Amino acid sequence: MAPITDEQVERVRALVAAIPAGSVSTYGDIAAAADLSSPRIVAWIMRTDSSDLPWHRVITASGRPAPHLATVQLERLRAEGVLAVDGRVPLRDVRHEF
DNA sequence: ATCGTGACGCGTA
DNA sequence: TTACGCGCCACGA
Repeated sequence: MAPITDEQVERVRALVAAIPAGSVSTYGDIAAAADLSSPRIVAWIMRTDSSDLPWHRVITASGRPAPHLATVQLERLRAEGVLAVDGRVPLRDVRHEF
């Protein structure tokens, strides 16, 4: 398969960095905006990237953060004013449009 | 060269 | 609404 290029990684990082506090985006949206063939690529990048991106503003399309990060992530979002109802963020309201 | 492994997503039931 | 299956795709063993 086509390896991930540095440029693609840069695009994803730029996109994530562009999400304003108080808003969130999804792996799928970022993949589309960065012109990647699969949201999994974004997930892989997020998982491996060690820079200081606002990773907590990236959630799944269902409005739920990945299970192992849920606690801290929802806490950080709440601190920014993004309220989660029963562990789920209302994407309809806080979804960031690129 | 294969195979297992995910911070994923959508269609179906 | 939740649960599952299946497609997705780069990576490391």
